[in-house]
This record gives sequence, C-alpha cells and structure tokens, in this order.
Amino acid sequence: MVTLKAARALLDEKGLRSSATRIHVLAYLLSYPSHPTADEIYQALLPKMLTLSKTTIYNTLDLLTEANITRQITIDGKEARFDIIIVDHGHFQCNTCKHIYDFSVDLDECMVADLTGFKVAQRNIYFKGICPNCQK
Amino acid sequence: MVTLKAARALLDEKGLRSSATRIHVLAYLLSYPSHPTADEIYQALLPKMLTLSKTTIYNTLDLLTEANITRQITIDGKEARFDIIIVDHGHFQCNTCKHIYDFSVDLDECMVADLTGFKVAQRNIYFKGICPNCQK
DNA sequence: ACATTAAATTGTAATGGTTACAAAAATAAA
DNA sequence: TTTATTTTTGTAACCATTACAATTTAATGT
Ligand SMILES: [Mn+2]
Ligand SMILES: [Mn+2]
Ligand SMILES: [Zn+2]
Ligand SMILES: [Zn+2]
Repeated sequence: MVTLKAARALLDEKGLRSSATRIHVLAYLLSYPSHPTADEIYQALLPKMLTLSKTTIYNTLDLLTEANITRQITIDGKEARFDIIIVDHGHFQCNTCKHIYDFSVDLDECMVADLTGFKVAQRNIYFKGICPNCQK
Repeated sequence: MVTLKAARALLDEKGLRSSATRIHVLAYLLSYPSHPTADEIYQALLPKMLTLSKTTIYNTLDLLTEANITRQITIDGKEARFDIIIVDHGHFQCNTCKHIYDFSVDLDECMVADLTGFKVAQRNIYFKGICPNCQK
C-alpha cells in the first residue's frame, strides 16, 4: 500500500506522530478522496482495527485539519465531510444521488471590494443541483 | 409596524395563508436581516406569543424557504441560519465575534467549464476569517 | 349558526452527529 | 524498569433538528 507510506510521510512532514490510527485515516482519505464523513471512515477502518473508537476518528480528523493536511467542508449542515484536497476549489452536491463533485474556480476573479479590511482565512463555495448522471 | 404589513403582503403574494406565526417570523426576518437562527427567532417572538412552539418555527422557516421567500444558509455546520435576502451573495463569518457579513460577488465571472451538464439550482459562497472590528 | 373538513400549531419523544471527560493503553523519556 | 506524556477508548452528555400524534384554529358548506 503506497498510501500508507505517503500518509506516514505527510505526518512526519508536519511534525505529527504517526500512530496507526492517524496513518490509516490519512491513507483512507488519500485513497478515497471522495469527501467522506467521519462515520464512513470509521466503518471502513473498523474491520482492520477492531478496537477503533469513533472519538479517535474525530480527534484525528480535527488534528489533520488543524495541521492543514485535510479540510473540513460543510455542505448539508447535517454531517461534516473531509477533503484531502486543501487548495481552494468548489463543490457541487447532487440533490438526487448526493454525490459531491469537485470543480475548479477562480475566486480572485469574482471578488469585489466589499471585503477590504477583512482578513480572509478560508474560502468555501458550493453549489447544489442535479448532476449529469441523474438528469437522464 | 410596517414590516407586519410587508410580511402579510409577501405571504399573500406567494399564496400562503398569513397566520400570526408566519407573519411574525417573516416580519422578524425583515426587521433583523442578520441571518438569525431558528432559536433566535423563537426567543424573540416568545414574549409576544406565549404558546409558541419551536416546532412551528421550524415548520414556518421550511415553508418560507420552500416558497423562496427566505434562504437557509449553512456556515458552521452547527445550526442553520436564515436569510431574507435571496439573491446570490457571499457571507463572511468572523471567527472571533461570529458575526456574519454580507458581501456581493459575481459568481458568473469566476465560473469555469467544469460544470457543463450540471443543473445548478443553488449557489453558496462563504468566507471565514477576522472582521475589521476584531482585528484591533 | 352549526356541522364538517382542512390547515396550522403544539408538546413530547426520538434521532443523530458531535463533544466532554475520565479511564485505559501505548509510546517516549529518564 | 520506572516515570511522564501522548494517544486511544468507552460512555454519557449535548444540542439542533425531526417525527408524530393530539389539539387548536380557520375555512367551507349547509
Ligand atoms: Mn473537494
Ligand atoms: Mn446574507
Ligand atoms: Zn446525481
Ligand atoms: Zn469580528
């Protein structure tokens, strides 16, 4: 598994201890960059780590987000999702199949003067509608 | 209260029955377009309507959103907020004072080709950071 | 006015994602 | 090995939201 090594390297790079849980959570996000929820990650790792606790999943995801390795995204307000891609990009969630698509967007292009004086730390953009698959 | 009449007119216009609860919820949103939560509206109206139920607040806000009178916005993933301004605009939430600022944005300007074939029904954009007030 | 039907509101209980917290386990330092 | 620190675990609490049945209110028809 190449992602395990990559996960370990990412953690080392950020000065975080590479515990088994952290490696596997991060490796999962690298392997499945599909904006999983905490529970999806938990369910996926449970067969491999029988004593895994969901609290640890939350702790780990908080740690990764704090270290700027992952990004927490809020789309439906129901459950948080986590993105291994941290560069600014847009999300499109299909109202039918609920799948979340990435799309690139140039946020500098559409900015207006209203935010002079504001210190912007994070930019989020998400659309909703029907994806091509679900339209026909 | 001019907003009571305005609220009634808005409901009539959309073919919704203008019950007391609906009028007051809508009038509150018109008077305080500060993206209140359901509970904030509930607490504000309670002194006027002693038997008010929070379920009714949720029902009413759902109704208004469904009728395209208000718009539900999700920023922190913790609690939903409601906006009386339904034209596309951006939101900036200050990490310190938690206040939510509106800002205008030209979303058509920054669009890319990635979403051809997608039927976009709703567009959301929100930033986070520190507002001018809280910077010094 | 009265009966009948439909719509709106209420109260309570359940849901579900997330967090708090203290105990247990694992790891690092001495 | 001891000691200290970090990580993980399990459970309970939290809290916004929803489900649902009962009650109240309003509209309709006679
Ligand atoms: Mn993404
Ligand atoms: Mn707004
Ligand atoms: Zn779809
Ligand atoms: Zn502020």
